[in-house]
Amino acid sequence: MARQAKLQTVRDAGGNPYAYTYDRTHEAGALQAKYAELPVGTETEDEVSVAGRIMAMRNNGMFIDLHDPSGKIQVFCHKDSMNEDELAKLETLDLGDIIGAKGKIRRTPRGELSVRVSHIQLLTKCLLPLPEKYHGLTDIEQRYRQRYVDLIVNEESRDTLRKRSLITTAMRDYLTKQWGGIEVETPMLHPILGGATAKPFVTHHNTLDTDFFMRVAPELYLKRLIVGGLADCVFEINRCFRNEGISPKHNPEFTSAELYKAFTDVNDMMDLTEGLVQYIAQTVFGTLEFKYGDNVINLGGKWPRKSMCGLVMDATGVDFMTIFDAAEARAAAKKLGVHVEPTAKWGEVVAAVFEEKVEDTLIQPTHITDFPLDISPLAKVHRDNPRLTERTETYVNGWEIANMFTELNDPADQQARFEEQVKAREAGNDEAQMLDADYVTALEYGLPPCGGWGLGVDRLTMILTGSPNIRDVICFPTLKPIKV
RNA sequence: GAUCGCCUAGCUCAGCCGGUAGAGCAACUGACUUUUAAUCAGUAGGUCCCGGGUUCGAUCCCCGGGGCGAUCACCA
Repeated sequence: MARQAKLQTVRDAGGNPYAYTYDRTHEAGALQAKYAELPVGTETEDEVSVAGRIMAMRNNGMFIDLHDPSGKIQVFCHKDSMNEDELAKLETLDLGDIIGAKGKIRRTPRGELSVRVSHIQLLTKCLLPLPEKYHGLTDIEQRYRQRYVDLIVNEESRDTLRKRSLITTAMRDYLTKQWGGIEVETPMLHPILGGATAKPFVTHHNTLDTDFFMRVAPELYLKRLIVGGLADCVFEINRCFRNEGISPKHNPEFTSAELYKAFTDVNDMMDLTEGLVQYIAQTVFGTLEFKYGDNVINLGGKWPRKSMCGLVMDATGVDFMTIFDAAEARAAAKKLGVHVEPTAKWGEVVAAVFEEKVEDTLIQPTHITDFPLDISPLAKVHRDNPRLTERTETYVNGWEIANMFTELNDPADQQARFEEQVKAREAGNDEAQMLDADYVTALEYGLPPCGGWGLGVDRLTMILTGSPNIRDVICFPTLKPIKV
């Protein structure tokens, strides 16, 4: 009998193949824990009811593996415990059906905790066959396109996405309790592109007849909240959108955490990065050591803080701090085999050399401090050097996972930096930011000394869960629709 | 966007030199009420990603298209 026919059989017998509810007493995981000590071969008089999806059936339906999100329990359908009507229901069940089962707890002679069923009920018919039980669903495309099927059959997928949820929960706890932050939500639709150097998505509001950019970063709005004194510390964990290439490390929509706290600076933000990541690692995973590919990453202790130019010098022997002329810097880069645009500024050259020669080597957590002014339009000038800013990026596993700075709060300086961005934009750089005059106005009202911080939630999750592709840590990653 | 690779039954995969498609699991029929990827016997199941071309004949060779993956570019 096919699934549709069985569904009809259930209806004909007066049942509902799509039940309204079910009175479940226990989740599978709770039973496994409660009866962990129940000896092999023991029968009990403890009545329970469970509900979940049929993932395997053996011996003509006598043994059913019932899975729910908490775990698995065997359902034992023996004729001595079931009347004829109940036994007949077994005929209508298929792999994948969601059922409820009621009966007494026992542990079989083979050691499997089971419910000796007296009453069984189809709760939701599954009309499509499940992927093969042994190999599961391995086709990577189908796993992402039909995540629901992937989740039904692949424990690792469920585990990774659950871990992600635990990670963001721990993150909220830490930012709220340890840093006194309040979580806020700022616009996704931005009239002006700002907060990061990136290509945007453009969308349109009909009744306003206005184009908006999907935000590339929430930064400028969050700092406006600090200006307003909504709180001394605000944070947001939410989506950003960048219209750029897709890769194992890039999804067009990704989740960033950003935090701003008055009366702190970049040094405090480095403490935040370490404290947060270590807190998450400990509370969610109970360890500070993580395997990723061939690397073992140790998140413990104080992470080294090294200046970008210093690391570039270590790697190449070239001290860019002694080079003041952009042309000279470009020549030095060329000598090192690093390609830079003929118009590249000193800071852009340094960053290019850093990315080429240093980035991949930063497997263990490292704070890269003292970013060049040229590539940091929203960061405050370094208190000791006008060519640098108080900006740090944190690298783990060769990836940038966090970016932080002492926020630029001098409106005149910010105005000038925006104008530089506008010039770059007019010169054809479609990633350059726009002049946000209202943001400058906000700074004119006064942004207190302020540290700001952002972290890539997806990448952190990849590292902590050992996921090789960013899509593994996103429930529904961006895919190209299939054209017919 | 570029290069390389992949796409065969619901799922996991074979398929030789171009001769007209196979297995395991799932399904269906039957046996079996203490199984653990249950077992045993049998049955059925295909737009070989799509569209052209070459050929007597194309899953296979060629061209175009689609989707996915890896690497690169861009970037977080």
